Amino acid sequence: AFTSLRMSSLNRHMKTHSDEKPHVCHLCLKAFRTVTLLRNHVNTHTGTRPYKCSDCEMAFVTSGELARHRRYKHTLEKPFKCSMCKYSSVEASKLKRHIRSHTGERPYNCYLCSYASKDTYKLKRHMVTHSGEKPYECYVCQARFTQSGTMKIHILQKHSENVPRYQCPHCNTFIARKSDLGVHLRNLHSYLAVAMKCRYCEALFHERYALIQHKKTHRNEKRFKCDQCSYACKQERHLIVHKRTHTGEKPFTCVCCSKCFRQKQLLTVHFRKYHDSNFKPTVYECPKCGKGYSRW
DNA sequence: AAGCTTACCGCCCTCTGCTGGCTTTGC
DNA sequence: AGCAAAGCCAGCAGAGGGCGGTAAGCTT
Ligand SMILES: [Zn+2]
Ligand SMILES: [Zn+2]
Ligand SMILES: [Zn+2]
Ligand SMILES: [Zn+2]
Ligand SMILES: [Zn+2]
Repeated sequence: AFTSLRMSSLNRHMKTHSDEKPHVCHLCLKAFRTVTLLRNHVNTHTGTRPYKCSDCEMAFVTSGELARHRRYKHTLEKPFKCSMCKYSSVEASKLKRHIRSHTGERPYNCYLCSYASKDTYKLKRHMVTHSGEKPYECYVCQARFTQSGTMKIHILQKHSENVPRYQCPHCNTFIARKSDLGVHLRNLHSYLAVAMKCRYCEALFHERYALIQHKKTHRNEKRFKCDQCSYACKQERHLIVHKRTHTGEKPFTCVCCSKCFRQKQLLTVHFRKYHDSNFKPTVYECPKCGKGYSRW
């Protein structure tokens, strides 16, 4: 009995190695070993799904697909546990993929550049960067995008009302994208090991935001002082021009008459007045009173 | 042989978050 | 006016969930 059981088991096993596939699908000519396999296959053509989920509307061709579905959606049973972290999964292949995020292994190489990915999907997605195609189109403005998620955030930010915005917990400014808030936090609110000094006084800061706020308190002071006379001013450029009165420097020379000027603006005005016959200043006029401004 | 479970390959979707060029804004 | 800074924005990669389907193995 022992040997015959072994033999029948071996026999059965040997059969799996034979490439004999007598059962052929009449719809696509694919061949199968057993009628069960053929029946399952034909059901995929006809859409016959005998295995119905008792907890939702889904139905499947095989019991295995149903069992997997129930684990994903209803029982939440995840038999495959990662030994290095809390992760667990319904399918073995998912755990295998997850392990690569620990090991850093990248088995899938791009044949056009040095990129390599940890799973096939990322490589496939990467390849569109080489083809330049943009498969996703915004249904409102027809702008095109390389990834669906990028289009989604575009539609959210550009074409919807009640756009969510993200408020910085440290300075209360609002930023449209969560990732840009991350940039803001790193740039303005991260701790600096080496303190930064205010350029107008001796105050020190370990955070760029605090430094910037502090600098604003200097704003209405005459921060810039001439070291050769008592002159002081609010703007650095005024000090630079002022210092030329000590050096006698006149760096701006008219290309037409060689007259020299201490300030660039004086030269510009001179040139327009004496050498540019068709000069017309652009003026923005107030529609109510007609008053003109040089800037919008 | 029929009807299961397990293993294995694949396809495709979403959520997430950083990067660097562009554009606006404050000074 | 002109410069620097910072938010805006699309590009693009990391990680994971869920399903489609077949082959192999086991149990009945
Ligand atoms: Zn077929
Ligand atoms: Zn269900
Ligand atoms: Zn893990
Ligand atoms: Zn590549
Ligand atoms: Zn902030």
